[in-house]
Amino acid sequence: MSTALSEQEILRRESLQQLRALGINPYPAEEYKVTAFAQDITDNFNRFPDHYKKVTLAGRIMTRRIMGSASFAELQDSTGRMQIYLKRDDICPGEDKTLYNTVFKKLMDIGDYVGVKGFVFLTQTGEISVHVQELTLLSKSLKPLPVVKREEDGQIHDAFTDPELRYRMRYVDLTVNPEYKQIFLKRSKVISSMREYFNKQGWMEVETPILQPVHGGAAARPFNTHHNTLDMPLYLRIANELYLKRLIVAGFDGVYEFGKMFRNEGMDRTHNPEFTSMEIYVAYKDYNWMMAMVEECLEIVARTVTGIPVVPVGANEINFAGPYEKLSMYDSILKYTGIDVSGMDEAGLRETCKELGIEVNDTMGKGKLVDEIFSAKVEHNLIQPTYITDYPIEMTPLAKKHRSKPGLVERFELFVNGKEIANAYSELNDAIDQRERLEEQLVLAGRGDDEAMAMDDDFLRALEYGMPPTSGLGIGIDRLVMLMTNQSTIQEVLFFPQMRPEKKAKTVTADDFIHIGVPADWVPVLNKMGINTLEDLKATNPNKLYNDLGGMRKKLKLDIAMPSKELVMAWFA
RNA sequence: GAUUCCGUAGCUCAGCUGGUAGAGCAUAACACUUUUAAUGUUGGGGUCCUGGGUUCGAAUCCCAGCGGGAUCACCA
Repeated sequence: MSTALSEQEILRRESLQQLRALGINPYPAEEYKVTAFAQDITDNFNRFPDHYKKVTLAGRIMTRRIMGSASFAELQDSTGRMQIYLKRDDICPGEDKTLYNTVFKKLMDIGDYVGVKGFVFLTQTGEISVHVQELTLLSKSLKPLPVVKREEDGQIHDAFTDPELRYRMRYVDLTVNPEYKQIFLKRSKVISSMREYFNKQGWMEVETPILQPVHGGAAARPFNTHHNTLDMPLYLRIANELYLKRLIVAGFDGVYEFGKMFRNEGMDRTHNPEFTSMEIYVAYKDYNWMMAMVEECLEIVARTVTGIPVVPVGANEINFAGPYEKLSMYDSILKYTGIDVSGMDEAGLRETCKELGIEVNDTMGKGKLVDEIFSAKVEHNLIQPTYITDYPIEMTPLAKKHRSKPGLVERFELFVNGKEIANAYSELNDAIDQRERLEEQLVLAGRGDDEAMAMDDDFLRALEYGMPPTSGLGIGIDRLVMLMTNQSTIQEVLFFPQMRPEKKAKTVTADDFIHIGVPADWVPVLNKMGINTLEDLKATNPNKLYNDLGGMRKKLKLDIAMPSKELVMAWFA
């Protein structure tokens, strides 16, 4: 980020001064009463032309076509774009034509927020437009927006597409690429429709700690932080499962939470360090009940977002109407590899992995090995919503042992389009069993599995007081939204995905340079040479700098006094 | 982490086998009363990502770094 302003930014700042000189406040404080929106006018003007004889809109100027004393411009509000027609003698009825000739034509720019009052009409070419009778500047924009041109046939020119810039400056992205707003509108609908469904069942939305003294409930590396007053380490939660179960112990029948989880792991197109999960726990239910609930819920979500239960995702059409296919973990491996792993011990599994060409290491336990086979051979085949059920006990320390199949737990994961989007158990409520299972995790941790779960004594104490039979479910909201909006990267469904820090955001004022003795005239020259901070200056060779200043003076044809060599050396003192 | 592609004007991008840096849009000036990627004429605007190397000469070739994309791997 350079301290030097571009020519266009300087011009806009000058326009700002001229507006003030004309007595126009570029940033007025008053409420501007909007009575109409672009989308509504576009949709309804032809049927109800009488409703639009007096409208007030507000938004950004996105294009301008000036033709002498008449102009067209496009105003973009939160709902869309509306062409506006400005005629000099209409917005300037008196002798003074400054508002049109100077303010609109010269001092306003693309990106400025304006308000217009007028009436809706049809132009000769048949476009619904607003004939402006009153024009008000609402906010001056100081940086030029990338100009994206769109033709009638949908062709887009000069699109603002660089993902880095789009994600870093989402405000610019959504201004010039408003079609991406749809993703976030749908995201909002996914969450609100789920919330509405849960509330209708009588379940309660709750909030649980994000700062946790023990990071339990999942297997992942946490972010560490520290509380000063208590002088203790805290972790950003990797899951909220154990807190929600405490609330079931407390006597609530159904609790759910939408919230951010934080995992200090890799980033790619399906992982962001912070992500949104929805977890729900319902007392007296089991995982079979939960499967039916998920089917009902996701069908409602899909209908809310797209109108029908079928959602296009890549080359596939995903049908969220239940019931979904159910396949046990072992059966799914049998189905897609022809190998029955159900009776194998750890050594047998390790051998099988080798035969299938799957890399393993010594830290992997039985559960992990099964998971590796599943991930490599089965997962990508599960396109339509499919429940994978009955996982090996070693993988799942918080789920109840299977009612009839030894060695397994009552767990399912829902796979859609080859990816896991939900995970659910009949929750383990046997406090003694739970303690043993967590102790086994400690053994795995001792073997070097840095994802093994930590012991949480308070949670165990809660279970000892008694938790009713309960089924719990977690859904990755970001990945669900990716499905519902047909996006292949998580960054597209997050307003502000995590990015590397922007390079060289440091700014410094000219005063800092002047303070160490640089003549004011020479500061812009230093900036031009890429020296924007005192650190930059100190990092250069003084002799080289002295020579370069002379070179720049010549190159830029500057008519300013060359600083003496002693003076330049003094800057480095 | 691996492979690969990319980094040039405010934006989108050209720039061949090395030889003074280009277009469209945006921007500035003028003209123009229903245009719509408005149009016409005329201007201004560049650390060619950074640092080395090869060369008489590098945006271009080589090396390293930084940043980004894609694919794969890892990651419940």
